[in-house]
Amino acid sequence: MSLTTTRRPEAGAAGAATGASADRLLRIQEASEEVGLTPRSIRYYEERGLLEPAARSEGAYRLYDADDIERLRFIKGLRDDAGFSLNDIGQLLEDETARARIGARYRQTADLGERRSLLLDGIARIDRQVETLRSKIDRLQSMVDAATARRQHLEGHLDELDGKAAAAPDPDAGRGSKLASR
Amino acid sequence: MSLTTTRRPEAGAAGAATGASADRLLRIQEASEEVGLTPRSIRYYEERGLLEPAARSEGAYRLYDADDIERLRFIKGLRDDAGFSLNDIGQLLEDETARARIGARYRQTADLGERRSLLLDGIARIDRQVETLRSKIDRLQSMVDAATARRQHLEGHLDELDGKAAAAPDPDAGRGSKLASR
DNA sequence: CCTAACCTTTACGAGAACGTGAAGGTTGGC
DNA sequence: GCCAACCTTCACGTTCTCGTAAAGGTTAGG
Repeated sequence: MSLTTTRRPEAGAAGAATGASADRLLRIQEASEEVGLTPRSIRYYEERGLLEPAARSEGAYRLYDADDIERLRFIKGLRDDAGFSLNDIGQLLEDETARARIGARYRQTADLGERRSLLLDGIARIDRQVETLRSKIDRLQSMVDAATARRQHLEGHLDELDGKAAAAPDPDAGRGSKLASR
Repeated sequence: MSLTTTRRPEAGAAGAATGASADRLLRIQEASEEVGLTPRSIRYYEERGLLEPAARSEGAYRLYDADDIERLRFIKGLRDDAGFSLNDIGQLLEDETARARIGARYRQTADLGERRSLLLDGIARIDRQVETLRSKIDRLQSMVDAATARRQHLEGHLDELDGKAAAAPDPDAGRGSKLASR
């Protein structure tokens, strides 16, 4: 959906940037529609150093490639789903950026020793990201646990009541108590 | 911790300015230190309609009771740990408020039928809260999963390398791979 | 009764995260 | 070559979430 302007991107495009025949480069408006952000937000993220477009057109238009789009989705996810501040996101992205650089470097070297340390570095960065995310999850989980405890408390009273009030066939029975914990 | 404030049925004490010897009422500064918020934030939350002090002194000082403290902790948790906006929190608190009202009503009625429906209502509200929290957890978890997948990918390459490079005693061995999933 | 510590309301300030023009250049179909 | 649509860089406006005085009341201890 949202195939708005089926703008046929340049074919031969003698642009300075890569041959770029693989993934189309998107202008800011298209990119914004792709990921669900406003152009202004994307520019703002750039201002904040969260990302830079893969290229610029001759007229200085920002051009985004697939990696950029992924990165924007990552940012949006962190912002919307996790509620991280752009500063937090910046931290997580530093690792993400480094990871990308490492990936590129990795594919360029044949030195096994270097490859090995690059891998270790990459893993360490991912671990840091995971740790950040997990600490947030843990805190959320503890809130769920607290709520669940209150729920159990209430259920206790309920059982008590049902016990006293004889065994009436509960019309509301089967109330999904999809508790889970971790 | 976090005993659900086993609220005492409030003996007699019908007057406005009670003798207040049961649970001490805290002034804003004391309350703020208790929960780790600034007085300003607490007043702001009041402005936003997130809570109201249980009472006011003759000189109009805000006086907070145990329930208020619990509510403030709840707000702080939502804000800091979950990253919810005060608007989101307001939504969650509507359920929390109703829960408190229900609790009070519960202790006042002897009608088993009413008690029962009050309990069911309370449980339903808690379930909504849990659902909200859990959906956030799930989204965060999926991000962790994605990161973990990348990590495994890198570890695969690493094993590959270590396989090729013979078995050199890894000085960095024992790199905790505390993965967990859910 | 006096005073220090605390409180009240009111109001202006600030940073984060954008929204919204203004003024002008670029792209691309016709 | 022309025009609409899109883009650029300022630059100021806005909302949210408080911080920080300012100008006074209130409380509790001595």
